[in-house]
Amino acid sequence: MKLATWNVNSLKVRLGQLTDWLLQTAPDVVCLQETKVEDANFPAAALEAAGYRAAFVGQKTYNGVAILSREPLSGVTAGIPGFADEQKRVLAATVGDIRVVCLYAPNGQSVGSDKYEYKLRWYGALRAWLAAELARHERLAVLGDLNVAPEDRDVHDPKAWEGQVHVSAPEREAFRALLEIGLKDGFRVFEQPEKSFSWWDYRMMAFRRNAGLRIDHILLSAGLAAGCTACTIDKAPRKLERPSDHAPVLADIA
DNA sequence: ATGGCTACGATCCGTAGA
Repeated sequence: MKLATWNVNSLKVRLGQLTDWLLQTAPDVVCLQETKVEDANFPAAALEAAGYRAAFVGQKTYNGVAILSREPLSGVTAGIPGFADEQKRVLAATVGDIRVVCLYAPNGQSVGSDKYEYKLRWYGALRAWLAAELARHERLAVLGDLNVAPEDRDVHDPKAWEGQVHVSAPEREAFRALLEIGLKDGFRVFEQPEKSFSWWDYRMMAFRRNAGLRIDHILLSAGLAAGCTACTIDKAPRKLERPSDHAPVLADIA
C-alpha cells in the first residue's frame, strides 16, 4: 500500500503533472492540498481516467483538499468536528482497513498575527480530534501540508528562520503534540539524507540551492508505523516546468 | 537588500502563500 501527499498549489494548473505522476508512481492513496477548485469544477473524470476515485471539498482561490484512491472511499467527512471553519482544510476517508486524514494546515502568515492565532487554535482542535480518531482506528494515517518544520534539521537555514512562522516554538509544540498522542513522523522512522525538504520558495532559485523546508508530513499510528517500509520525498515533479512549490511525500505500508 | 515567484480574481494591481 503506497500512500502519498502533495500540495499541488492549484489542481487546475497541475492536473497534467498530477495524472502523469499518478501513472508513473502508482500510489494507492493520494492526499492533495491547495486544490483551489470548487466541488462543481473538480476534475473527477480526468482522475477517473487515470484510475482514481476521489473525495474532495474545495473552494475558489484558496485551500481545498482531496483524497484520491484506486479502491473505494467510504466514511468521508470534511472538517474537524466541533471546529467551525469556512476554510476547506480537512478531509477524512476510509480505504480498505486504513483511516486516512488529509490536512492543509493554516500558513500562519507571521508570528503574532490573527492568522497565526488561528493556526494554533486549528492545531488545538486537530489534536483533540485526532486523539479520538486514534482511539477509534488502529490503522490511522494523517497526511498533508502541516506548515510546520518540526526540527532545525528540517530547515535549510535554521539561523535565518529562527522564531519565524513555520518554526516558532508554539508551532513546533503543536506538531509535537500530534506525536505525543501516538502518531509517528513516518519520515523519521528511517535514516534520511541530510537537508531533506518538501517545499522550496519559487523565488531566489531556492530549489536549485535546496533552500527549503520539510513541512509536508505523513504521520502514522503505531499499528501502521510498524508496517511502514519506506518514507520518501519525490523531488522529480518540482523539477518540471511550472511546478508546484511542494514536492510529494510517499510512504509504503506493508 | 524586507525584494524575489506563482496563482487567482480581478484589472493592468492586491492578496496570499511559506
